[in-house]
Amino acid sequence: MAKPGIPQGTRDFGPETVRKRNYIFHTIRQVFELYGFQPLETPAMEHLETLMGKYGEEGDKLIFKILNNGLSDPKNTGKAREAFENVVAGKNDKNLTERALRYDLTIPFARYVAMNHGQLTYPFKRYQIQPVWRADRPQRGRYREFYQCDADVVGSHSLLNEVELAAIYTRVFHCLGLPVSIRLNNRKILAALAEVCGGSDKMTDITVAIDKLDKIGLEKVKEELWQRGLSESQVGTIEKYLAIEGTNEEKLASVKSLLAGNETGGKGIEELEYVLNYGSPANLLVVDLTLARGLNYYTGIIFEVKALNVQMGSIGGGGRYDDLTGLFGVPGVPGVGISFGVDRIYDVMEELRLFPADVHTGTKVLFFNLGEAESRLAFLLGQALREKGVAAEIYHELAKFDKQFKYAERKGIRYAAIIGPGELAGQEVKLKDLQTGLQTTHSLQAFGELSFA
RNA sequence: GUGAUUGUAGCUCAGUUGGUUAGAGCACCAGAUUGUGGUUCUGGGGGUCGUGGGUUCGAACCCCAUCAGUCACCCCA
Repeated sequence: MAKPGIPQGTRDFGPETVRKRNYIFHTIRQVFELYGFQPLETPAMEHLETLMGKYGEEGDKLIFKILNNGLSDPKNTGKAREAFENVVAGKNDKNLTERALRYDLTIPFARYVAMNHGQLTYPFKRYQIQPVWRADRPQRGRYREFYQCDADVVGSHSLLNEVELAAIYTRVFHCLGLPVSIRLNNRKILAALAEVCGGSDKMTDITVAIDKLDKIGLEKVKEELWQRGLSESQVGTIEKYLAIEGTNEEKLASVKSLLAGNETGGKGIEELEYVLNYGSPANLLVVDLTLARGLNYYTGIIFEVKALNVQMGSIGGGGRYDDLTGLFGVPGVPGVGISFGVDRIYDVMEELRLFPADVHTGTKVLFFNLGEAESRLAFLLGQALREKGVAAEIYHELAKFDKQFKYAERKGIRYAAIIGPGELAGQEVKLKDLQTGLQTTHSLQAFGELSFA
């Protein structure tokens, strides 16, 4: 028999891990609901053509494709062989693969909006908490199956949405006790920089390069820009742009003068100023002019969240996209959204030991099993506790005391209820608090009145 | 997709001029203790040394291939 295993980049989650993950999910879901977002779920798989071409060249390569069924059917084999040639040549072919696992939640959402745009009430605010899959090579903080928690608003140009989404980030990370910086920038400013540097077609090259500033340093960024065919004066302008620092206000003032007269850039700066000055907790919002973000559908303000005091990629990101549903034949529906990377948030919280101790609590009371008649009484008392919503267990078989104690201890059960022959005869229950070591004796009635809060 | 690194008991790891029967800690099981856990003591079970070849009288150790994990790049949550 083959050794049991699971695919690269996937994980099993044990009981304790699931409890901690649920704690994060509940926190996020609660805040989404507080801001009026409604839940949505979409299928794990989509038509391949729904996903292709939406994430850039690199993104497309990371989409998990699903092999069609029925390829061995004689009437399909000819087409399948032809299709295979296409696939090894780097193309897609419907005769071999026409479905794929979802790569993110935003594109499936756009597809959903395009399919249902007649019935939706706008602005439509939805949240979605589901796994996504990417065929990346796994490493720290990177998995092939991971959860995203997205909140998006479509059908509204208002910057109030950006303000609220920033507030959601702030609130969620405050609730989790996780210190973060929420960085924001505007694609319009990056577009303006590209224009000023003589080529809006170079925007992707420029943003990809400057996004790496804090990782590889100024010299390497300049080198990369050179290699991508920018002139010396163009690189010079970008160098000035990258040199901008100070408070949010100072940064925006400097950009304003650098991009003076550029209409797109002015608009982008105005939008950032609007959001920053809306009375949101500006101490967490940091303007980061080097922030670019890879997904190429963003057109306005973009967000990225980094955890402080820990080495980890971004734990959240998002931004405004002006015409996502246009890709699916429904033009003119603007949107803006954010995403939480639960798996990375989990890793960071684990590393910083931020999970509260009480996320583990499952069973509250363990009834010892000390005989047939004794366990029957224990079962009755246990049922009464369950009626009250107190999680209770009866040890599954007659066993030695220390075995039953050890079971309770390992499962983190706080109370042991002991009913042996003596207690049965006296119609009482001994209750031991395993945390304090204190043991008390109760009549059956008194036991029934305990709250175990 | 590119590059590096690791693979020995359930877990964490020792194990060199290649040499008997491959070790430790933790965990597990049993007993000391037939109704009071966490400590301690004693004993016990458990390993095709990732897999497949090769070199050698002899391989956990050297060589080749392969698989798997980890990390970095790319990209990203």
